Amino acid sequence: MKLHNSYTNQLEEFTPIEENKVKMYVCGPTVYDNAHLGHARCYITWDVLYRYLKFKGYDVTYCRNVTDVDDKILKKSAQEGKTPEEVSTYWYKKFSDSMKALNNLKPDIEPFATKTLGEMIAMVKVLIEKGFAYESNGDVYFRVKKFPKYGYLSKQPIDQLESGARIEVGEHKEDPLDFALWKKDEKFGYKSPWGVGRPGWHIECSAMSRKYLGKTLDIHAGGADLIFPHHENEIAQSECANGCKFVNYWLHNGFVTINKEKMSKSLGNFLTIDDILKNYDANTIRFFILTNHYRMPVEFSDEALQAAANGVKRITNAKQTKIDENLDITKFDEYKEFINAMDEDLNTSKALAVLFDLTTKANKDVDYAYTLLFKLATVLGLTFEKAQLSVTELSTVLSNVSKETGLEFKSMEDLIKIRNDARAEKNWEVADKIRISLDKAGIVLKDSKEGTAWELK
RNA sequence: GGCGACAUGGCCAAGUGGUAAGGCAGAAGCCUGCAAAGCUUUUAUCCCCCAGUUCGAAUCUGGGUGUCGCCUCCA
Repeated sequence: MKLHNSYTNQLEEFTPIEENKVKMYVCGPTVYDNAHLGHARCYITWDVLYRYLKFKGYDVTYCRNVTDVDDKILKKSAQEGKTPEEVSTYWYKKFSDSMKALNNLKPDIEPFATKTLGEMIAMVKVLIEKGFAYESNGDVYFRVKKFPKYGYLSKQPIDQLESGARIEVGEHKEDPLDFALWKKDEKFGYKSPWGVGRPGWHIECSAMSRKYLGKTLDIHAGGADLIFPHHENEIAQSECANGCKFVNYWLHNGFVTINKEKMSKSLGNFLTIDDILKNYDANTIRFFILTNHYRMPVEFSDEALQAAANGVKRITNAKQTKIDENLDITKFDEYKEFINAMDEDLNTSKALAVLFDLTTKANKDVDYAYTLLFKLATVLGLTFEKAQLSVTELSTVLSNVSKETGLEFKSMEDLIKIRNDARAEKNWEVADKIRISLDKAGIVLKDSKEGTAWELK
């Protein structure tokens, strides 16, 4: 398969270091607030990559960190009068719930920064020993000028970066370009050879990825906004500390925009995942994200989400047959088209077109179509489970319908029988009264030769 | 200012040299007591503009115009 490597800015054939094994690392969240649609896009995209690599038979180890030591967490804890741990624990739980609600698979490893401090300190020590870093007043900084390849990932000439760099008040850097590996913090810090302090954000990922995946990763992915400085700094730290290549394939996803602007915390123009899930289901959000190529911007709008909801409904409404587990799906042309599409740097838009093709075939009773559709849709994390009403919701609906129609019945089955008896007698008035009343409650009846089925709209 | 992208029908979107996938929305027909779902048909002489290369370009080259992103925490 081919993947677009941000490092070389080229489409490259993917070859893992160890045959059949893939080590992938994705920059995870800083847990201090709700995740929004932008995060959803990022983690859905890499979830699909994870699913697809596994589908292709790779033994994948997916590591996604949790940043639980950070200025923003401290700020929040001060605001709310809670400990940093209470803040990060709470928001990590919220994040996990959101990921689950979006039908993202759990990564194999989710390391916490605070549990990897020893490795971070060890890495900083090595960087100092090798002359790539220096201690200064309780802080430790990385000497950017000692790493000639600095700026390669972000395609930034070093002199340009230099003109934008600044030294904050209280920092004692040799060079404005140098970045912090360790920051003095006597209040919330941890013990280190340089005094009490906290790790810099960048060293966290370098240390966690090395601990769990090794010195060289097959894939490192994240949002395009992390290219500079985060990923640039990770490369510098890891390659200087480890003395070898850090990442073979750098993958970056594009942004979600709203009113043509990047959706982000700082601009305040974001919709949380929870908000969107109130109006649209996980399938819809995934479909919406997956209609665009992962590197392109995707513009949020209710109109677009509604179009996605309608589109995904067509797929999930496909005529279902029993899944044939013994079917060799690889022999079908549609399977090959799907693989070809996904092999082209995850062309999910084309892959979805294959799903629509299979949907039409399933509706036309092509025998293999639904099994193939089901399996391929699962690779994209789409599900065919119909929404269900709880027992109490159902009884509320039934009693409302009873009041509205003046009919007596014990269950939905009873009600349907009353309507079908009415239909048999050509009593359209009663039959329509029932159907219209149920429709108001969001329930649609489907009459067919096999009988009458009901489901949520 | 530096760097990187993108511009295809009403909307979303695929398409890297051979004559415009797919979805949504719209229209017509079939099916249905009426619906819902489904099925069939239908919607770009044309791909931001100009020039060039070529037998041939949405696709390559050059020049414009417009939009966005990164260069500071950010997925």
